[in-house]
Parts: sequence; C-alpha cells; structure tokens
Amino acid sequence: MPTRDGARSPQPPRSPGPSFDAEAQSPAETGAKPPLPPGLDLLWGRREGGSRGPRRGLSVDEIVRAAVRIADRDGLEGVSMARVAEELGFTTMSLYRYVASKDELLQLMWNASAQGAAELQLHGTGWRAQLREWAVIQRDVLDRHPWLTQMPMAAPPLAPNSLRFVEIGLGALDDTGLTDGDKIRIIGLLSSYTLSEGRMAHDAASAAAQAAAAGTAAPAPPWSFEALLRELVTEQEYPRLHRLAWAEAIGDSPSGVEEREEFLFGVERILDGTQALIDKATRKDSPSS
Amino acid sequence: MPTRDGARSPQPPRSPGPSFDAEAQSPAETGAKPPLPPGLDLLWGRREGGSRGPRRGLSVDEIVRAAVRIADRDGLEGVSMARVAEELGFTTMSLYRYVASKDELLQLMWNASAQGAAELQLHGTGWRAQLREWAVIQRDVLDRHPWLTQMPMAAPPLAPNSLRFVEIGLGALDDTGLTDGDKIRIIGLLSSYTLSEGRMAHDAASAAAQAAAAGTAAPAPPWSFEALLRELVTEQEYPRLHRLAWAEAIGDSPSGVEEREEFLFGVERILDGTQALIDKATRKDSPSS
DNA sequence: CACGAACTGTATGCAGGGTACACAGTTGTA
DNA sequence: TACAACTGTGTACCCTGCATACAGTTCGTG
Repeated sequence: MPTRDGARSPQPPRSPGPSFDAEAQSPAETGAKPPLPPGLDLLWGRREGGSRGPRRGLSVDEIVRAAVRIADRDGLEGVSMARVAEELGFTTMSLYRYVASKDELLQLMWNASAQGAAELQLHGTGWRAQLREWAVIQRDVLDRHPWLTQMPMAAPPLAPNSLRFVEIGLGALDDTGLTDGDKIRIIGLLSSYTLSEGRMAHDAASAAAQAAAAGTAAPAPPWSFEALLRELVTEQEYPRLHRLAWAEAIGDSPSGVEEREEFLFGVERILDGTQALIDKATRKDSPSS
Repeated sequence: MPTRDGARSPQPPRSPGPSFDAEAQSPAETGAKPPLPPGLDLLWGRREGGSRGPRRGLSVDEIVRAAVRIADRDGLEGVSMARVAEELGFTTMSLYRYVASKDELLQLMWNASAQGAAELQLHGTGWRAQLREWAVIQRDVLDRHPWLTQMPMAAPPLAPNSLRFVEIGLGALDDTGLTDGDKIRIIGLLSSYTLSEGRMAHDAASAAAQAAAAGTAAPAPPWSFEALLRELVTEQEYPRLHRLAWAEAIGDSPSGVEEREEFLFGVERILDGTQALIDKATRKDSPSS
C-alpha cells in the first residue's frame, strides 16, 4: 500500500537508524554537498554509513532487486516489507536498516526499473522517428513492469535514471528549433500520455484476468467489454456510444495487439501536434514566404 | 488501499448478504435484464432488496457521499470502511449491507464524482473550442476531487455518468468528418492525457504539502523542484536538463497557475494533432485540388 | 393473529499491513 | 581492553478489509 498520507503521522521524532542523519547533521554548506530531502539522498548515492559495526548482510541493491522481482511476479500489491524480507531470508525489520520506509523502497524500485535508460541510444533518423521510438521504449518498460503504473509517483521523477531518460528525449528534439521550454513540454506531454495509456492497459488486463479467474467458478457469462457496452448503452441516452458499440468490432480491449495500435495512434496525433508547433515556430523565425 | 489483487482471494463462497443474489439467481434469459457482473449492477441501479426486514437506516447514496467527503478532505488514503462508518455513526460492518466490498464503493465514488456530466452542455462553437472545454471540465473535476487520480480505474469506466461524459465528448466531434473509431480514439487520447496530467499535478502538490509540513520541524531547507534540479543535474551528464534548470524560470511546479498553462499547452498540441487528422480525412474524402 | 422467513445492524475475530522500540551480538577505533 | 557504533531480531501497536455468528425487527403468509 503506497502510504504517503502526510496527515496521520506528522513527522515521527526523526529516523530510526542513526546512519540516515550521517550527512544531514552538517548544518549548511560545509563545502561539500548540501543535504538532500530524505529519499533522494539514497537515490543519488549520497548516504554513507560509518564502518564500525558488524558486516552488513544485505544491500540496498539486493533489496530493491528482490522487491522488483516480487512486483513483476505478483504485482505491486504483493510487495510488502515482510514479503521482501522473506525473499531474502531476513526479518522484516532488518530492511529498515537500509531503507527508511516503504515509500522510499518504492522510489528506488521506480528508479531501478528505468535502468538501461542510461545507455539508451535512439536509432531513428529525424525527430519524429526518434520521439516515437522514445515513447515506445517507455511503453515497453511499462508493459514489462506493469506495477510502475500503480505507483504514487510524487512529482516529476527526480531519480537519476528517469532524468537520464528525459535527457534523451530532449535530445531527439535538438534540431527542431523549438525553445527549451517547448521541448520539455512536448516531452512531458508524450510521457504523460504514455504513462496513462500504459496504466489503463494494465488495469484492463488485470481486470480481465480477474474476471476470467472468477468465471471458472461463477455462473455468470464471461462479459466482454463490448458485450457490456451493448447491454448498458441505450440508443436514446447514448446515441453515439450506441452506434460504436454495435458497429462490427471496436476491438476487444483485452487483446493486447489492439491496444498497442490505439496507443500508437495517440502517439502519432501528438507527433502531428508537435509538427504543427515546429511549423509555427519556424514560420515565425523566418518570416519569408 | 485499492485492493483488486485477484490472487489472494480466489473467489469467496459467494456474497455475504443474500440480497446481492436477488436477480443473479435466475439462470439465463428470464425475459428481463440479464445479470451484470458484480459491482456494475449497483452502479446501474439494478439491485433490489426484498422488503421484509427492518427499515434501513442508511442508503448507498449516503455512504458514497460520506466517502467522497472524506476523500475530498483527507485524500483517498483516509477512506477506510471504518472511517466512513464512523462518519455516519454506524459500525464498520453495517456498510457491507449496502456495498459488497470497498472496491465497489470506490467505483461508486468514481461515478458520483462524475455527476453533473449528465446535464453538461458545451458552450463553445466549433469542435476545437468544445473539445478544449470538455478537457478543461474534466480537469476541473480532477482538481476538485484529487483522489480520483489515485483510483484503480479498472478498464474504461463503465459507470453511467462517465459514459455520459464520453458521449458528450463524442458529440463535440460530430461535424468533423472523422470516423467513429477515430472520434473515440481522440476522446481517449485527450482523456488519457488529462487524467495523467491531473494525477501528476496532484501528486506534486501533495508532495509539496508534505515537504512543507515536514519543513516546519526539520532542519532541511525547503527544496523547490527547481533548486533540486540545479543541485542534482550536472552539466556533462544532463546537458539539456542543466540548461533548462539554470534558465531563468521553468516555473515552480507547485504553484498551480503554471501547471495549468502547461496542461493547456498539451491540450492545444493534441487539438493540433486532431486538426491534422481531420485535414487528412477531408483531403481523402474529396480529392479535388 | 401468530409464526417464520427475510432482513437489519452489531460484535468479535482473523490475517495481514507498516513501523516504533528495546535488545543482544558484532565490529572498528581509542 | 573498553566503548561507541552499528547490525539483525523479536515484540508490540495500531490500522486494514472482511468472514462469520448473532440478536432484533419487520413483513408475507397461514
């Protein structure tokens, strides 16, 4: 359960383990890096523990990998501190020596899943092909780790790998003549859409899976999305939806192949919109005509 | 916690209250409406209990309204069956006489928040103005009920009010000459983007609020998103982001006004893309020129 | 009218969640 | 050698959603 409520617990007396304050103790600019907000420091590799205690039997990396493994297999719901600890053969509370909270672990998982973005190269030629490729890659990641679409995702992602990926996306727009602001906005738009689409696809798939599982024992017929629409949507109340529902085939959403096409359709529309923006900017730059 | 795991509980022996099976008992087509999957029946007003017992002291409507009230105030995390029951002065379990599960309650909340969509009229002239208005309205709803962005949202929403809203969106595209399929795809694209953007905005705001709350007691400076970017993003590793971060003002995300502009920017891009699609379709229809 | 089925709300209990805290054991440094 | 720092463990607390058993109310039917 992604907690992040911020209301029930008005900041506990401050971190259980002492190692978390290691750098945060230095009040201001001691010459080196200033302290980061909790969560980000670990993400960016700024958190060092002393070396006085017993050998550590675990590592943040192992924990994150185990959590991702579980999430891939059982979904995000399956990821509990107890479950992760069990996977590693440790007790639940031992994890808290490495990770401040479950939320932090989730952030680390997010970042881990974006691994490979660092070495990514876009092969296409021209901004349009590259941007399409960029979106598709992002979508592939979401399909491979569907639990990503269920994460809280506080704010634009500040994880190193995520930023790296954004950087690559910006690179695709290098030669378009857009302003930096427009570039990042386009990236945000495309990314936003991709994320949302991935989320809906995954939710639909999981709902279908659940329905199928229930259907093995239940007497209810296996309602398809199409059938449900036809059942529920009356002609006079929803004329347009009615026409759509009774048209030959909207395409059953469950089958992934249809969904993919729909996603690509959206991407093309966004790319068209980007093209229009580029045209506008270019026309303004050189008012010859 | 949105449950919907579908793995832990492989279909319980069938509904706790007997009223839920009221119609489901009739095996097939008894002439009237066939049984709907659980959850949807209540949503579409097909679920009648007998009239033999004591007066009911509660109603589905009251429950949903109470839940929405809590969610508006404390976020979706604050909505627990116990909390809702407390708000109504009843015991936790009493709610299960009206609602089959928490998931079902969430679906009802979703539908309730889309109320008003039924009477909605788009005032603008031309598909572009209307579609923009449509997106903005949707976004307004999300801003008024931020918890909507955190809901599971299994599959395209089959709630009556949601479908009504989609129907209205389709209506905006009536005179564009697009195919029905393209129309619904455009609606999906725009809706998808709006939802995602609303989600990110809300998450960012809630993260900022949490940071602010923590900042009152913590020694850490109140990191703004911009400041964090500048701190984290090195010039050689993230040249483009670096330039963006150090440019005068990307606009602090927390302030809602900036975010709104960015959202509208995205909407314009999508509308541009739609325009391009319309142009293409029109050109194909009448190959004159 | 009386009886019993149908229905209401309640109380209790379970399995599971996140995590605060006290503790025993291990290690590097003084 | 002593001590501070650190490790992993065990226990405990409060919260979740929900199954189930129960007592009380109401209505349809005999």
